[in-house]
Amino acid sequence: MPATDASSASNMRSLERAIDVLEVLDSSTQPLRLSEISRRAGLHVATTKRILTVLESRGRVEHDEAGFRAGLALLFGAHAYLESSPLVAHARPVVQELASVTGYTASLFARSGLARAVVLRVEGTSPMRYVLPTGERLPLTLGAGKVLAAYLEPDELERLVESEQDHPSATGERQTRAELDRDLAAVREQGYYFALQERAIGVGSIAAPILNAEGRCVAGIQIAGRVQELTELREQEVAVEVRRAAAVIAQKLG
Amino acid sequence: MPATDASSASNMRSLERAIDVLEVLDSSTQPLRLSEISRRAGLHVATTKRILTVLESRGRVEHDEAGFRAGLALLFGAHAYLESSPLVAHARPVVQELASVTGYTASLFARSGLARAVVLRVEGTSPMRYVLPTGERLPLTLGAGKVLAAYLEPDELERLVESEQDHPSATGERQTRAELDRDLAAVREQGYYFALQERAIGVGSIAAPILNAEGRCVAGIQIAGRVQELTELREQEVAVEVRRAAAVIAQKLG
DNA sequence: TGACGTGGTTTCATTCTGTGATAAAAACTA
DNA sequence: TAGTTTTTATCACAGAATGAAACCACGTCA
Repeated sequence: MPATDASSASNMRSLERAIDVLEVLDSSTQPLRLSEISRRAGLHVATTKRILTVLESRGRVEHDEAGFRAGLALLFGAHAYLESSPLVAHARPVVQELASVTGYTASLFARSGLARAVVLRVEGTSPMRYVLPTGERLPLTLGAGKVLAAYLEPDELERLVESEQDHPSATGERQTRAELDRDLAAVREQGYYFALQERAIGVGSIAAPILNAEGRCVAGIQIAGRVQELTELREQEVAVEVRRAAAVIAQKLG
Repeated sequence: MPATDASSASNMRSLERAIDVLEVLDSSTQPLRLSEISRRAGLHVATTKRILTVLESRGRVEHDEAGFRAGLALLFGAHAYLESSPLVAHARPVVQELASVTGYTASLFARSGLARAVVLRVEGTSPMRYVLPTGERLPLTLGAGKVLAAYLEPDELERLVESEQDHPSATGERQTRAELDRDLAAVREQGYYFALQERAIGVGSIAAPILNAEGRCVAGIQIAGRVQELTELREQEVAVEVRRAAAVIAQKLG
């Protein structure tokens, strides 16, 4: 993860920078040293330290010999989001239904910046022990992420491909820009995307975008299963269900 | 929730204030209007708005006609915490074990400021549909929270009782300071606490503190079940298991 | 042993950010 | 319509946030 763009001419520099620091910690599962954080965030060490000290005193960062990590207090925010988001409230029964109808693990996900996060997940009948847990930062350029990428503004898409130039798929293949564009176009035409082993090995998924009244993509819904259980044979059949679920949520959102 | 203490003479005022705003949103499941947030956080409206604008542009706050809510990007932090915390890593198998041995729902929780959050939870054999979900902000003065309160510094305890003066228990009873002190002393003497319907109606719990090498309380572990399934008869028996689990985690933490 | 590199902490003068009073513009009420 | 509340916009000033520099604590290597 390269340094976040320090260009932002915000009117609250220190807060922007604190969020830069948080984003660095958010996307690391290992403790990071002060110097490493300042490097990744593109900030002066002194600045980084001041920010970390405040965040730590508020429980949003933890700290030991090994370095700095995300803090316990961050759980509160996630809980509040899941409890208060209308998207989540409307989608929950639909995701549930999709899982039980198809038997696959069903998930709702949404975009945040140039990444996405799984927001809701319901296990299917054959539980997958490959975990795709709530809150993980996932790319937009692989697998189900593409249904979100397909509705980015052109300039956002450009920023995305620049920043993600080196995200090989799970099988090690590297997709060209042309391939990506083709997939995104397919999403817009067919209203769904069928991915095999793009983001995780042995796993396939069928995903559909959720569009609001203005045609903006506000989230995506997907089912996922082991590749051997998710053959092309059922593609059509399952895709219909996924798209139907997406439509129901979209309609509920008004 | 009263206005957070604005006294803090930090060296990063704007960041402190941004966190004040986040805490207001963290502890509300409903959307809040700008003016309401500024009131609760004890900040000027203009200041509050500037902060919210930045947070929203970074996905940490969402916004519609109904007001401001926690944002999707907050999920990333929670995920990072759960993945990177050594406490969580060490405790996970122990919590699992405790749930399967006792048959009750087992949880790990930790303190953040003057509240606590559930960090980990494993359902028992008779799944409880009263949810005590990860990340909810729970009081220290009721139920299992007391095992954390029992090890607060004296001045912290004072601040706690001041701020929580009006937290009646689930059954509507209001505990006196003397009762609280008695319970906290009991925790320190017996090494566990048996709570019946303090925080939630129909529910009881047995909790134990997890103390590190220096005798500081770093977390708590508990089992919870319906009152009719958690009689005094089994208290001793189950308490032994809970304490054992706490000891194992403490030892792993070194 | 001493020179060097790396990572962390502290200090302090300068500057530009963050602040909040004020006011205007919306959004509601009645 | 006028009255009330909430939100947005403006701007001059204070002081908060900044980053250079110096300092400390480690290692490692010659």
